[in-house]
This record gives sequence, structure tokens and C-alpha cells, in this order.
Amino acid sequence: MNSPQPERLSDLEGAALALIAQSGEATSYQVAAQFAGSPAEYWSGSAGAVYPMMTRLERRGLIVGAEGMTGKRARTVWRLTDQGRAAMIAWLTDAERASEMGFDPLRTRLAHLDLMTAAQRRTFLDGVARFTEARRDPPSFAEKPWMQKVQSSWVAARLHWLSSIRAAIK
Amino acid sequence: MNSPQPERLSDLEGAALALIAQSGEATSYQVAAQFAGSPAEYWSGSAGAVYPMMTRLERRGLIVGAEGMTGKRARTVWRLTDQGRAAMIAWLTDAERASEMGFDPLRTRLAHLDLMTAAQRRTFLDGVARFTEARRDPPSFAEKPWMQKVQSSWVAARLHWLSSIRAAIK
DNA sequence: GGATGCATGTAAAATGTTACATGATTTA
DNA sequence: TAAATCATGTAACATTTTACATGCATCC
Repeated sequence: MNSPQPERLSDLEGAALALIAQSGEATSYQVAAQFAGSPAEYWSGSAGAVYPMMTRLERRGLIVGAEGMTGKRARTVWRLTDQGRAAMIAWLTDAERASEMGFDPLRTRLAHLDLMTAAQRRTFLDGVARFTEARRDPPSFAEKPWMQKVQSSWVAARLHWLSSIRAAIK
Repeated sequence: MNSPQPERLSDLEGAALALIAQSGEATSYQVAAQFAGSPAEYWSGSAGAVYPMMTRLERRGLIVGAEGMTGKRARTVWRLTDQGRAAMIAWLTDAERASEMGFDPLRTRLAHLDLMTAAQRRTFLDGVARFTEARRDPPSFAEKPWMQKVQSSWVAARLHWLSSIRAAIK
């Protein structure tokens, strides 16, 4: 008796709605800039992905745009509709989805550690540990001090994982 | 003085070459089945992604196909060329790429924990811990016992990360 | 011997990347 | 005021998803 099944949000869409919710409103450019500035390289934040996505979200009734001006320049400022907020919260609190493994470039490679020579393996694992360590303090998070903690404990957990692996293949 | 720049492999392509290297040869179907059977839902292993990718890899000279038969059915069996093996090893041993954050559905949501009510937050974090715990022993890895260890220590690291987060937001 | 699932694909549509265009604003 | 950068997009292209087609093998 309710509408056909309001297609579930992709993670890019969910994250975009969440970003709008954070400040109440945002332009496509601002959303794209947030993605681009994330420490996760996965989120490219390219205009070609974000601008069309926003008009899709509008068509689905999840956001509404207000035509505005920055100086002499036209622009659209997006806000969540009630539907959009509900969809965002459903996406955000989906614990099952949140526990999926996602895409992990390290894990993908670990599955093929046996294709490396012993020397390559050593160099590789050392290198990964060094690069991971360097991520402890990325240049973001000015306004979210607790995200600093999320980040640094992510690094700690990864380094711990790496040493378990070293021990296991020894 | 060397060729234009042999475009770098995507992670899907790198992983496909590595899968072929594991057994020496494989059909597109077998590669797709490996992706589909992975505990990481990210790798869909759909035919529409894998079959065309294999012909792309062939055009790039990284694999060669031998026309064969299963009973009365035609099929193509792929093997790595020397170039393909070199490209695969370069992809596999790239420590910098391996240390990227990739796409993590949990981390993406943690960045917006402040949009949840306290009760939602509790339910969410409990749920994630339960679902993560359940991944300790996935039904794969028959022939790679050490991957079992990689998996279980991944779970341990994640649970540890989760409890750091709980402590931080308390 | 019909239904179900395995194996090999292709086609249409959605999504994302890369590259460009264009005007406004800031900076040197 | 010229050059650089910010802001707002669009277009062409590549990739991936979803859905379908088709023939073989197996099982009931």
C-alpha cells in the first residue's frame, strides 16, 4: 500500500545527504569539496559524479533546491526534505551494511601474498606499515575533534592487524 | 623510450590477474565465481563486468586465451603473458596503494555519528559489533588456511577499533 | 523428460571519470 | 590588470549493474 519501494541509497548518496544534514544546507560544490577533502582517496568528489547525483536526489524527492546567488553568480542550495532525512537516517543506522567489508586494497593483496617472493613480502609489509603510520594525523577534521580519535585508532587497529599477519606467515 | 605508459591496473584487473596466476589458467567464469564467492560483498563478480574486462586485458596484451571445449561447449581459457605477470606483480606489491583507506562503510558512517540520537548510536554500535563478530569464520578459504588467520585477525582489529570509538564518544 | 542450475556470454541502462567550458573572484 | 583559483556545470567516454538469452548437464 506504500510506494513501489523507495530504492535504497548508494553509499555515495547516503554520505551526500548526511553532509547536507550536517550544515542544514549545501551546494553541490560544497558536497563535492567535502568528498574530495576526505582522507579516503576512494571518494573522488569529481564534479561529474556529484552534480548529476544531486539532481537525481531531487527527482527522487529527497532534497529540494533553492535558487540563490553568490554575488552575481547563480547557484542552487540544497536542503533535505522530510523523506530525505528519513532515508538518510535509515542509511546511516544500517548496522548490517556498516559491517560489510567494503573495498580494502590491503586485504585484496593479502589474499595473494603467496605470489610474492619472501623478499617482496617483507618489503611490502614494511612499506604498508610505514604508509599506514603516516595516516595517523591527516589534515582534516578541524571541526570534528572526535574524528581525529576515530582516525588514529583506525591506524592503530590496522598496525595491529599487520603484526598479526606477520606473526602468522612467519 | 618505452611504450606510452602502460596504464595502471584497476584493483579489479589486478585481482583478476592474480587469480589467474594462482592456478596458472582460468576461464572468465572461474574468475567471476571467485569474486562472487569472496566474503567482501564489494566484489560483485557479475558476468557483465568480468567477461568484457577479460577481453580488455587481452587487447592490452596482459593475457592470452586458448579456445577449448568443456564437453560440447566452447570456452576460452586465459593465461598470463610475461607482460601480464609483470603488471600483476607491480600491482600486487604496490605498498602505497595498499595502504589507502579504500571504501569502508563503517568509517563513512562514523563520520556522521553526531546525526544519530544517543539511543540510535548505542543500537548501531552494538549491531555492528555483532555482525562483525559473525564474520570471523566465513565459508571460504578451504585451500588457504593462512587466509583464515588474516580474516580472524581482521575481525579482532575491527572489534578493537569499535571499542576505542565507544570509549572516545562516552 | 521437465525443471533446475551451470556456463558463456551480450545489451540496455545507470553510474562514475576525465576533460573541458565559462564566468566570477581573488591575488600578485 | 593579468594570472590564478573558485564555482558551476556539461560532454564524451569507460566501467559496472541489471537483465536477459541460450545451450548443456544434472536431478527428480
